[in-house]
Amino acid sequence: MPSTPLRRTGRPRSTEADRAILDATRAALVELGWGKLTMGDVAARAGVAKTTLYRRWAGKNELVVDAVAALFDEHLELPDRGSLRADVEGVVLQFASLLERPETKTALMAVVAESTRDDALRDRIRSAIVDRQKSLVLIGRARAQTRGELPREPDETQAARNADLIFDVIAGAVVHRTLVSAEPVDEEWARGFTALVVGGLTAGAG
Amino acid sequence: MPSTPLRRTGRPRSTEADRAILDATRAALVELGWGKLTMGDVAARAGVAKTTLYRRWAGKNELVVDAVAALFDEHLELPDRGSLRADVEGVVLQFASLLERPETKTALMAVVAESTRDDALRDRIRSAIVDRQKSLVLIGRARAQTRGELPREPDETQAARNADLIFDVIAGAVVHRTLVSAEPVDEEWARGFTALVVGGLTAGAG
DNA sequence: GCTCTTACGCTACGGCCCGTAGCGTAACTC
DNA sequence: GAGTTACGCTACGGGCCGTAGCGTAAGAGC
Repeated sequence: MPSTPLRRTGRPRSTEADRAILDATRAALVELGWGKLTMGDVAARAGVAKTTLYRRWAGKNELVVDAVAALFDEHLELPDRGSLRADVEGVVLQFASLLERPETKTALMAVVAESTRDDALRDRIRSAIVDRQKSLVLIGRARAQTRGELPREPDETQAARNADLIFDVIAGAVVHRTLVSAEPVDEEWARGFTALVVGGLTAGAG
Repeated sequence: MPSTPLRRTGRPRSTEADRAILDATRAALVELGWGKLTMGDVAARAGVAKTTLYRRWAGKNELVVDAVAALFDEHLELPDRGSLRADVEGVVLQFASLLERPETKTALMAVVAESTRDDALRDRIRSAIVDRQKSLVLIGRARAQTRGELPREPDETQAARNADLIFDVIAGAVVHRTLVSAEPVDEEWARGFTALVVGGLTAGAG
C-alpha cells in the first residue's frame, strides 16, 4: 500500500516494517483516536524510526487511509444469500460491524473530511476503500437481475447512475446511523432499512 | 452559543466579539479548511485576543460546531410544497446546498469524527445541528399523514423508529453523495433519490 | 461619584508535535 | 567488492497549543 517506486537495486524495504506500522496505526487509533494520533507515537509503537514512516507515507492522512483500508479488504464480501433482501441486509450488517470498530469509527470520517481539500487523498480513499464497497452493489444488483428481482437497465449510463444512488443510500445511511445518530445498526434496524430500500427499488422504476 | 454562565455583575461579554469570532471561524474554514485552521489564526482574523476565544470555547471542536450550526439555523426550513415527494426533494436540495459550502463540507465530518471520542461534543452537535434537521423529518411526516400519503403509526415507539430511519437515510445519502462520492446533488439526483425513498415508504409498511 | 466584579488585550512561556537533514550502518543486486 | 537504497538515530527550526500574569476597560450596585 505505501508508495512503492519499484526499485530493482539496493536494500529492499522491509515488508515487516510495513505490517508493524499499519498495525501500530490501528492500535493508536483505538487508544488515542484520530485527533491525538501522532506520527512519532506510531513510529514508537511499531519499533521503527520516524523517518521510516515518512519514506512511505506523506503524512497522517495517507497512513490512516491505508491502515483502515486493510480492514475493508479483510472483512468485506458478499456471499449469495439467496435474495436481494437478504443480500442487502447482509451487507448492511457487515459494513456496520466494520464501522462499529473504534479504529474505523474515528478514522473514516476524519480522512473524508480532510479529502474535501485534498484531491490526491480523495483518490486514495476512493481506490482503497470506496470502490471496493461499490463493487458489492454491482455484484448484488447483477444477482438480483439474474434472479428476476430487478429489471435490467436498458441504458448504460442509467445503470451507472442507479448503482451510484443505491451505494450512497446504503453506505450513507449506515454511516449516518453509526456516527451521527450514534445508534447501533442491529438486525432490527437492518430489517427496517432493507425493507425501505428494496421496497423503493422494486416499486418505482428499477 | 458560547458557554454563557449567566453572570449578573461585572463587565458583560462582548456580543460583537462573538459574532466576529464566528464569522472569522467560517472564513478560516473556507480558506484553510478544518485541518489547517488554528485558534490563533481565528483570533487574529476576528481582531480579538486568543484568550478571548478560550474564555468562550473549550477548543477548536466546540468553536467550529457553533460556527457551522449558525448556518443550519439560517438555511434550514421546510415550506409546505404540497406533496410528500416535493417536500422530500426540497429538503434534499436544501441540505445539499448547505453541504456544498466549503465551510460545512470540511467541518461537519471532521467534528463528527472527533465526536466519536467525546461525548460532550456529540451532545453539542446533536442539539445544535442534528435535532434541528430531524425536526424537519417529523414535520414532513406529519404533513404527509395529514394529506393521507402516509399511514399513521399506531405505536409510539415505532413512530420514533421510523422517523430515525428516514432521517438517517435522507441525511446519510446526501452527505455520502456530497462528501464521499464527491458528486453534486443536482435536481436529477434528488428526483431519483426521492423516488426511491417515497416508493419505499409507501410500498412496504409505512 | 466610588467600589466591586468580570471581560478584555497583551505578552510570555513550557510543551508537544511536525517534517527534515545528516550521519553511520545494514541489506540486497550486479 | 562496488554501487545503491533502506534503516536507526540524533538533532533541529518552526508552528501551534493552552495557560498565567498583568494592567486596563466596562458594566452593576451603592
